[in-house]
Amino acid sequence: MAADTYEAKRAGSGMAAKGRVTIREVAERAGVSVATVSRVLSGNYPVPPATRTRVLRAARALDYVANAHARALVGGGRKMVAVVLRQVTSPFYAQVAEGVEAEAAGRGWLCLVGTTGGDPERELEFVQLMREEGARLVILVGGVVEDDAYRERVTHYAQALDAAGARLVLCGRPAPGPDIPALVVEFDNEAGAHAITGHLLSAGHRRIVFLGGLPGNTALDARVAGYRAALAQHGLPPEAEHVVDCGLGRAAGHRAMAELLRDGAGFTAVFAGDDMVAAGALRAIAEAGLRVPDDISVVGYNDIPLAEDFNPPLTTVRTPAEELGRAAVRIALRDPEHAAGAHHLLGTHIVVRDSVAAPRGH
Amino acid sequence: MAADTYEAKRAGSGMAAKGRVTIREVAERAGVSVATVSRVLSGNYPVPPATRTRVLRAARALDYVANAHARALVGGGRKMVAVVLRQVTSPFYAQVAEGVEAEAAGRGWLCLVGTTGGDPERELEFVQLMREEGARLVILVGGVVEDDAYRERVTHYAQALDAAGARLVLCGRPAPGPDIPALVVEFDNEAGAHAITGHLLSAGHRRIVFLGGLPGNTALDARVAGYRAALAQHGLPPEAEHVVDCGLGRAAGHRAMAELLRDGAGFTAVFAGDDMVAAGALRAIAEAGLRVPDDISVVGYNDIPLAEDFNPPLTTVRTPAEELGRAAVRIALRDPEHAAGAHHLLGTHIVVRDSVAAPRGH
DNA sequence: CTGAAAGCGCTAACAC
DNA sequence: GTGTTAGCGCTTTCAG
Repeated sequence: MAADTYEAKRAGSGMAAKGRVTIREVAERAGVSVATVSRVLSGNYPVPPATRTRVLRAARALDYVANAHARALVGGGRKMVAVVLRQVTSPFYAQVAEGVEAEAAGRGWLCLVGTTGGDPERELEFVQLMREEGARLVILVGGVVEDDAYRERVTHYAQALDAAGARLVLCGRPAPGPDIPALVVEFDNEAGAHAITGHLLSAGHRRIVFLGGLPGNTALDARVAGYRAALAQHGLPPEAEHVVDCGLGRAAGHRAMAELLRDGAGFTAVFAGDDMVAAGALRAIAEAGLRVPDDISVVGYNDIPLAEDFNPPLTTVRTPAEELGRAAVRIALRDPEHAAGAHHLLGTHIVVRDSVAAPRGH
Repeated sequence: MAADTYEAKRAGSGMAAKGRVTIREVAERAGVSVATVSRVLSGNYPVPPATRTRVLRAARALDYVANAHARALVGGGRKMVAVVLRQVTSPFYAQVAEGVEAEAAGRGWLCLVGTTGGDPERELEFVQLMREEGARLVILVGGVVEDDAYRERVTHYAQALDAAGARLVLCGRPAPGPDIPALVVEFDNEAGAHAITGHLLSAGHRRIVFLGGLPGNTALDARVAGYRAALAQHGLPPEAEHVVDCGLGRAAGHRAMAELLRDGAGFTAVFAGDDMVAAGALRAIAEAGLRVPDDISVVGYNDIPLAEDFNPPLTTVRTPAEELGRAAVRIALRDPEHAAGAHHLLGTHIVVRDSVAAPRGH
């Protein structure tokens, strides 16, 4: 027994290394060399059943698990994908994460979820961390304000990851420039917004406010663009446009809607930037003693799982979030060489429920 | 240059190892030894400003990031905590994960989220994985059916993790036995259920059905026990109890409620096992043309973020999920030695909204 | 068929 | 101050 070695290690690194079983101990117990143990456990080399059994028995008896770090060091590291989101408690992001996780797990990859709270600094730290850990695939999710800082930062991620043989996927955010080794997968926000605005227009609404703009944010800007395009296409004058830049989140939606109601702006419908904003708006409308859709129609965006349980059930745009996550890893892994620089657009569709009616006196 | 080495490596392991910068290259560029580079980067050893700067400059120029695996191997691995949940798309679990993540990130720990879909097999695989990766803290979240298989499995986790100097935290699930090196942190489900049942009782309800039992599941059993205790305490006969074992989830709640309504059981209130079940029940009640709380009162459990947006806003039991996650890591890390075997109970409280009224003709 | 030995990239004694 | 060196636990030639 190399007891002294273990004692020394134990003393040296605190309790962290206390008795983790190594391949050497398994080898000793099985009466073979470490090379043989490695071979049977890796299973990629023919080993006679007899020795094989002895080794397996020893490993089981000692409850041995290989040290992933040592393995990674020598080359055969575990394949790992990292998803970076603003927060997991947002239903939309959670679904994306679930999609990534499911697709990754299905391929035997490990999935790491990191959250940034929307802070670019934390995003950078996390990506750096993933480089250290040797993630083979990094997926950045969610719209961003696209400025020079963003472009520079992401260009750096892309090149660094690429140099290390890893891939970068941008979900719902733009490539920082041409010829950047990053894959982008996103929804056609403009088309979705155009469609749902059209739905409101068809119901007879002419005074529609867009609640939840976030100037500079690519996802919201696209939604606003779709809203504007639909209005214009219906022949409405530019004055008909009314976008409230209150940003996202239930609280923001609630506050902005309450203000709007207080000011008595003359509108008959609201297009919320996403379903959480819609939740806040719905609440504010109820608190003002008004009713949806009788007094005001409301539509959202994303079709989060509980949108059906709002009061009333929300008409919204379905963005298959889980599929977005799955697609991100599937595409990135399918054809790595070709994937770099590619741009995939996922379709969306309207889900009609009970939050839209014809405007009063129509 | 050791170009041949890199060529060989590149050829050997595909593109994965393509050109990752090592500490040696930084050392060469800075004209110092690897030890010096290590020293300045670790920052735990005095190094003259002049060399320090040279090294830092070289590292930056090469965009060097240390290999976390090599670091972990030699002892100073990154501290990592793993949370294992059924799914991230459940608002409750997502909040717990967020709490763990926040508390971990705040201490400079890396947080890994794994999902099992409720499959013990996948849970085991994931824990094994975490052992391989050297996680120092593993947090298992969510109620389980507590059978021999469970006890054996978790006892194994606890002992294996403990032997490797890691800790196991059980959130909302019981310790598999006495003297097991695991910390348990959970809500007082029985008290919460007792309280909310009492709320219904106080409103005048006498025929209350518990929707969402899951026999054997520790969390639900405790809730059922609280419900029964409250009923008994109010002097109601055992026949007043009515628990429907439909399990959790919106779909289950919807289906079970629809059936109940169809069978015309005489009840005036329903206590849903959790808020998702309540969502389904609310929907079924609405589809049956009945109204909450006028015709039937409904209460839930957990107070998920959108419970306020249900129709009507749901009266429920608030279980501070994020705090549960934070507490799990805080307690586990605060006093590691003492934490093993400890049992922490977190309090809950009722949140009154609009889904409860006095029963008809009361 | 199996063992010995050479590292993977890094840190931490231990020299000088 | 800084370089040299010995491993960490594992996989993988290369011999036998």
